[in-house]
Amino acid sequence: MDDPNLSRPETGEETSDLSKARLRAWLQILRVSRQTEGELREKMRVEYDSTLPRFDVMAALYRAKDGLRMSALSKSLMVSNGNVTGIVERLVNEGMVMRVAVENDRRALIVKLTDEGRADFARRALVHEGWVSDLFDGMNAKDASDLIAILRRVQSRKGQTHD
Amino acid sequence: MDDPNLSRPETGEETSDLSKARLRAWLQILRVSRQTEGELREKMRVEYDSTLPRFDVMAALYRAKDGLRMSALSKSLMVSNGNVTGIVERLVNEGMVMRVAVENDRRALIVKLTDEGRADFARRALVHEGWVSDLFDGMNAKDASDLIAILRRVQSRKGQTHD
DNA sequence: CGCATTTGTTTTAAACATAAAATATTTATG
DNA sequence: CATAAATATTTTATGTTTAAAACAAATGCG
Repeated sequence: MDDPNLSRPETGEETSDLSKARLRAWLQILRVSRQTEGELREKMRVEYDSTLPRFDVMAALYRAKDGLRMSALSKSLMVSNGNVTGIVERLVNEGMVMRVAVENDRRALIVKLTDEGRADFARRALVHEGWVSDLFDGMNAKDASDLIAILRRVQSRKGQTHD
Repeated sequence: MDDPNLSRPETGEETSDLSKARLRAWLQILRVSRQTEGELREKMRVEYDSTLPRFDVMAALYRAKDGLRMSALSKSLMVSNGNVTGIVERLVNEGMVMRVAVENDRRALIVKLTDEGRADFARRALVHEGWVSDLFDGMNAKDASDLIAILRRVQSRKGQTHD
């Protein structure tokens, strides 16, 4: 079922070529990710006086036409529960998002886009796609699908019960 | 001075297949990046009662044996200047890092690892590489070099003088 | 020299982010 | 039914992050 040496150096001192290659790959992902996020954040700030986290929340709510519970929202964004509270709070103040009580469960809340929020996001999403495409203009169609395939293989490992 | 149609779809409505593929690639990068960072953060917290940003600072200082100026450090990490101030402050309190005055320039500071910080980081870096390798165990050597090559092409576009 | 500009860093204000505790509500169980 | 356990969310404490302002020191220039 499991081999304790599977991807661990024997001595605990040295590390394999493969593990070094994976580390380099990870650092490169991190570099591109930070760089890209930084440029997108700047554009979001300048063009819309808004932020990436708010855009991400709106994107998730745009896909879920009937809205999402707070917990479903934070799970979908892979951020903590408490985090989403503040971001939604700001979006509510901006009139982009509204909170709706859930029938039969007074603990829960459904969060959804307002009509204005939906219209705004639809416009912004197109522009955002253009920004990403511009930032990634060294990437052709094959690169994109190769990269997605590789990252899917990395990702598939996860969400398993560890141990 | 500026052309509003520069790299924008003609109609402002539709977007190309390539731009959609690039967007998907970016979202996948973001997903893997967040997931991996989250798992590494958790391990860093549990195993070392520390954080990724502190690890990153120590990594940069480990490579630069004679230390770095604050500005060089923040540039190398691609984070803002003010950010590094607080992280270094905590590392100084933990005894991992020390600040040294710069000859002939009383504005600047050199930050470097203490002996303890250097020894600590050397140990942690090996463990960290093992964590990354385990998280990326769906990635073989070819995947790693392919991915790095693709991301380098994306990255090469940047750092140009914008405008 | 005197002073404007630039450079290196920190401080500040606001937002984001997590983990853990607190709160409120629902569900399960004796 | 009473209450223990589980669930959904917010609050709190701490830390990270940025942009912009403030500060200090060095440099350039008349």
